[in-house]
Amino acid sequence: MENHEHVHKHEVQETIQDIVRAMSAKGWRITDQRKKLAALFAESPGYLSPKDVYEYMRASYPGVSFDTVYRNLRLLSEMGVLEQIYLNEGLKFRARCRSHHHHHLICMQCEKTVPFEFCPMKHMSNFPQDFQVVNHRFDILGYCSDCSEAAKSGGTTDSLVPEA
Amino acid sequence: MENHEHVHKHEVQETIQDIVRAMSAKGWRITDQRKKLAALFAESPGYLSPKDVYEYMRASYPGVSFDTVYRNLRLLSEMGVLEQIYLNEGLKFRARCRSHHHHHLICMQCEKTVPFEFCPMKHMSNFPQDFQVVNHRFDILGYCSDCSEAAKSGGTTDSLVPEA
DNA sequence: CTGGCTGCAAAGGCTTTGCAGCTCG
DNA sequence: CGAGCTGCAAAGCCTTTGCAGCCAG
Repeated sequence: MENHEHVHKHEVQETIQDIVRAMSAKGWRITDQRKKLAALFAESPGYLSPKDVYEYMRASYPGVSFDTVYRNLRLLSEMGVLEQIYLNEGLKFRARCRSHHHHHLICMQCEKTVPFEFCPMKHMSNFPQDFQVVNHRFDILGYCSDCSEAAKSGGTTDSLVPEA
Repeated sequence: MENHEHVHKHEVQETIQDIVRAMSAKGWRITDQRKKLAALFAESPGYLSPKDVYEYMRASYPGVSFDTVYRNLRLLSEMGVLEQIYLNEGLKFRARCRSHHHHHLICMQCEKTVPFEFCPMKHMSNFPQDFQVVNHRFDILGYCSDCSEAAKSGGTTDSLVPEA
């Protein structure tokens, strides 16, 4: 456990450094605020809304403004450091996984993610010849163990996974 | 070809009727505008933005307002007649496929869709036991034959499909 | 008839932009 | 120091809401 935490902290530090390096490489300034932002995304296990980010930043920088948060989210997204997804009626952000290609289970309640290795693209062939594939998205939505109890009372309007 | 078109028109009529019936079953009034809306989604091969819908409706009903378009899109979505997806920086709508479960190739340019049968959920097992799966999304993005020429000049900022 | 639908107008969120001053490098 | 970052304020979408009149059923 102790060792696991140590490893985790090490990875977080790595990720922070990666993000900071990426910004630096683009010639952007490394302000304290941006370091804090890098730390937030390195630590966060799931998706964050602009509001989440704003709240978090405000804890350290009471005068922070929403527009700066948006500006930096945008910049980091355009850099490819963050990835966006539309979830629970809003745009959310998380650090793009840089290790290798994979997909996620996403908790619809707390928006935490769990990676898994299966990629459907490896199992598909026979695309229409005239369709030029560029990208794909595959997410599995549901409730994590922490949230599945609470979820039994109220669900969403989205359709369930059909069996056939 | 002639026969194919005939079949297509027949299907469109079916879909319109389905949508109208669904509205009627919920006790909603079948106004001319809503019939037109049903026809639009029955005919449309891809995703439509609220603006697209507004433009189309305005052709027949010059006085139509954006709020009515939104109201009806919302109602039809809540009914499950339409499905929403976040695409090209905006929320889009299309008639939910009622036939059977499948996924789509989506053209990032014109937002047309092509269905295919492969569903990754049938090939997956070994979910973390404590994650309660509710839903999934799997879309393949790219360019259809009509758009792939134009796309060679300018792409998007999204990542390509990694090979590993 | 009458409850629901519509257009109008206005408000509400979320996000972006212009600007002046401050700060990193 | 100078370009870039920040906060402030304001504007710009996109979407929703309140209201009075109209229309389908």
